[in-house]
Amino acid sequence: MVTIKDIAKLSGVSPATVSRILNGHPTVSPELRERVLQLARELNYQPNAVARSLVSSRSRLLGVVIPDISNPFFPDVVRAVEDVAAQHGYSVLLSNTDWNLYREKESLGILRSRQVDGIVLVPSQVEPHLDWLTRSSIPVALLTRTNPSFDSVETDHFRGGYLVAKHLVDLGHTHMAVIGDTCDPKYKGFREGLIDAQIPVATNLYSWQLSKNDATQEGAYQLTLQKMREFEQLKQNRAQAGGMPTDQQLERPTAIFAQNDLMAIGVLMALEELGVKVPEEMAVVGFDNIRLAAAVRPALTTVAQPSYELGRIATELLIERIESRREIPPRHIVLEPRLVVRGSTTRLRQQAPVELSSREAIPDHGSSA
Amino acid sequence: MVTIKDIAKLSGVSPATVSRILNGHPTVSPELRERVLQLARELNYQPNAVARSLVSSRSRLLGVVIPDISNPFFPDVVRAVEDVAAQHGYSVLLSNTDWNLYREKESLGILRSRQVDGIVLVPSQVEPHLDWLTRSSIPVALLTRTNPSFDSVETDHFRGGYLVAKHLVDLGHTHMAVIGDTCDPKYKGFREGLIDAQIPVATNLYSWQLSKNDATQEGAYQLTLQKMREFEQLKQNRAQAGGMPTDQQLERPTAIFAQNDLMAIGVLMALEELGVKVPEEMAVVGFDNIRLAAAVRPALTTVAQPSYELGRIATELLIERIESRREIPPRHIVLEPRLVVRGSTTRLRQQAPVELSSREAIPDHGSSA
DNA sequence: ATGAAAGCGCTAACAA
DNA sequence: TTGTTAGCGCTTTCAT
Repeated sequence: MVTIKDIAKLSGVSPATVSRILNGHPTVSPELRERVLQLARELNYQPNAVARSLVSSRSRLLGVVIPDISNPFFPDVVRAVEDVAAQHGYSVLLSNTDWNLYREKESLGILRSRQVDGIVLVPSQVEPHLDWLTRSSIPVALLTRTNPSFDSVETDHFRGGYLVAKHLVDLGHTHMAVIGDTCDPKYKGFREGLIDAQIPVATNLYSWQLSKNDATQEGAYQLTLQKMREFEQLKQNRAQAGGMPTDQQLERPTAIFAQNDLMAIGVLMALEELGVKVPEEMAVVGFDNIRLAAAVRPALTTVAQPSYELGRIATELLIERIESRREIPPRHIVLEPRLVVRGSTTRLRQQAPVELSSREAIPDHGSSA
Repeated sequence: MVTIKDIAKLSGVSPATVSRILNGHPTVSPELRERVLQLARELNYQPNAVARSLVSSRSRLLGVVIPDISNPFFPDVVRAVEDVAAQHGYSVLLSNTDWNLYREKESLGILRSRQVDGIVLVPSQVEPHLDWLTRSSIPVALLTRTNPSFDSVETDHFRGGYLVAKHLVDLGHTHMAVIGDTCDPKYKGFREGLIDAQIPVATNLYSWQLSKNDATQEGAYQLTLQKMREFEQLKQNRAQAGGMPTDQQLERPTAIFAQNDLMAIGVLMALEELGVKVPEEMAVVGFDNIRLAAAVRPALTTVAQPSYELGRIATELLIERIESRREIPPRHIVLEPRLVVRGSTTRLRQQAPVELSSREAIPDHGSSA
C-alpha cells in the first residue's frame, strides 16, 4: 500500500507537507504542490480513511438501521440515505434488525464501535433504546417514529388512519376490521375517524390482532382465512338455530384495513381463495403505497408514504447536526399522508348507505396514482 | 470516550494487559480478568474499531456495490450479503451506481480508501474495472457476471433465455420480439433456443433494442407502444395497397421477451393501453421473478433467479477468500434458472402450431411458482 | 513555507 | 503473568 511516507520520501519532502498538499492547505509553494500531486497520481495513492478517522475522530460514516431491506418500503428510504450521504462525502453502513430489539441494540453497538458520525434509525419497536442512544451521544435521526430527544421524520400515521376511515365511511361501510397492532397511531386515527362519523366502534370495529412476528403477508393471509371462516361458521350456526335475532356484534365486516400493503395483499389472497369478491363484497385498504400496491389486481387502495422523502430529510437533518458546531434542538418533521384510491374499495351496494348525497364526491374523483 | 487507557489507569494495570483481556488472550490471571472486565462493563466501554483496523490492517468491512437498491431484484441480494457478513463479524458498506461506470469506479475507490476487506460487486456494465480491481488486490466476488480473475456467482442466463424460447415455441409461437440488450447471454440463449426449434431467427425474431438508460419499466412501456403502433401502421398500409403479398419479415410478433420483470411489466401496461389481450393475443415473458411478477395481472411468466442465494454464496466465497491464508484460485458458481409459468403466456390459438402432439407436455404441467 | 515531533486507540514484539 | 516500547497512517501543533 502506498502511504504518505512513500510519497514524502520519493519527492524529498516531509510527510507533513504531503499531508498539507493532499488536504489542499494553502500554505504550500505551487511548484511543490504540483510535483507531489503528480507523484501521488502516478503511484495511484489513496489516503487511508481509517488512519484519518483515528486522528480526526470523525469517520464520515453513517449507520442506517432498519428492520428489513427486503421489505419493499425500505429500499427507497435507504436509497435516499445513501444519495444524500454520498453528496456530503459520507458512506453508509447498513444493518437489518428483523424488528428485533436485541438485534437493534447489537447493531447500534457495532456502529458506535465503528465510530459512525451519525445514525438513521427506524426503530423496530415503539420503545427503542432511548437511554442508550442518549448516553452514546451519537447524533441520531429517527424515522417513522418520534421522540423528544432526537430529530425525527415521519408521516402522520394518525391522520393516515383517519383518512382511511373517512374514505370507507363515505363509501357506506359501517362494519370494519383492522389487522395489526392496535397501539399503532394509524389504528388510533382510524378509530377516531369512525367515532367522528358516529360509527359505534365498540360493536362495529373488529381488531384482528397479530403478534409482531406474524405481521407479514403470510400472517395476514392466515388470519383472514381464519376470521372469515369463523364468520361463516357463525352464520351457519344461526341458520341452524332457526333465524335467531341478529347480533350486531357478529356482523361480518365489509371492509378490512391492514397496517401495510404487504399484509393487505395477504388479505387479498385469502379473500380470493375464499371466493369473496373485492371490492364488491369486501373493501381492502393498505398502507405505504409500495409499487406492488398498484400492480396487484384489484389494485390496492392505500395511504402513500413518501419513502424517499422520509429518508432524504432524515439524512439531511442528521448531517446538518453532525456538521454544525452549535447545539441544535431536536427537530420533528411530519409529512402528510395521501390517500390513494384504487380498485380495492368501492361504494357499498348491499345496504343503502346513509346520507348518500353528501358523500358522493369522494369515490368518483378521489382516485390518484 | 472510554479508552483502554482509562480502564488501565483505573484498574492499575497496563493498557497491554487490558487489551489482552478484552481479546480473550489466555495468559492472564483470572482475578485480573474479572476485575478488568467488570470495570469495562461499568464504564460501558466499547473498543474503537477504527484504531483496531489501523493496527491490524483489517477493517472487517465488506463493500457491496450494486446498481440500485430500489430495483426490486437487489434488496434480497443485499439482505443475504448482510446476513452472511454479520454472521462472520463483518459490517456492510452499501453503494449504488445507477448502472454508471463512472460512479462504480468512484465507489470502488472509496471502498478501497476505507480499507474494506472485500467487495461484492454487481458490475453495472459488461466490462467492469477489471484491471483496476486486480491492481487494488482487494478480494472481490462478482455477482450476475463472471470473469476469470475473480470469484463469481451467477444464474445461467443463457440457459434461462433458452428455456423461455423453448416454452414459447412449445406454445406454438413462431414470431417473437426481444426487448433489451442483444449482447446479454439470455438473449443469446433465447436465439439458440429458437434456432434449435427451426425458427428462422433472421426473419422471425425482432430485436427491440433499448439503450442502457432506457432499460426501465418506463422505457419498455414507451418502446412497446411505439413498436406496436408501427405494426398497426404497416397493416393499414398493406390494406390500402390492396392486400399485397404478406411479407414474412413484417408479421407482428405473438410473444415478447423482456430482459427483466420490471420491463415486462412496462410491456404489459403498454399492451393494456393498446387493448392487446395478454396472453391471448400476445404472450409476455420476464426475467428475475421479483415479487411483483406474481402480483400483476395477468401474472407474469418469468425465469426465477434465486437472488438471496446469489448474495449468500458470493459473500461466503468472499469471506472464505479473505480469511484463508492460502491463495485460492477463482471459483465460478453457476446456479440453474427456473422457468415459472404463469398467466402471461398461453398456447397460441390463431394458427395451428406445428407438431402440436410432441410439445403438449410442457404448458400443462410446467407451471410452478 | 516547511520540518520535527507528538499522538489518535489499539496491538504485538520483546523484556522482565 | 505482566509491563514497556514501538508503530499502524495520518494530522497538527510548534519550531524554524
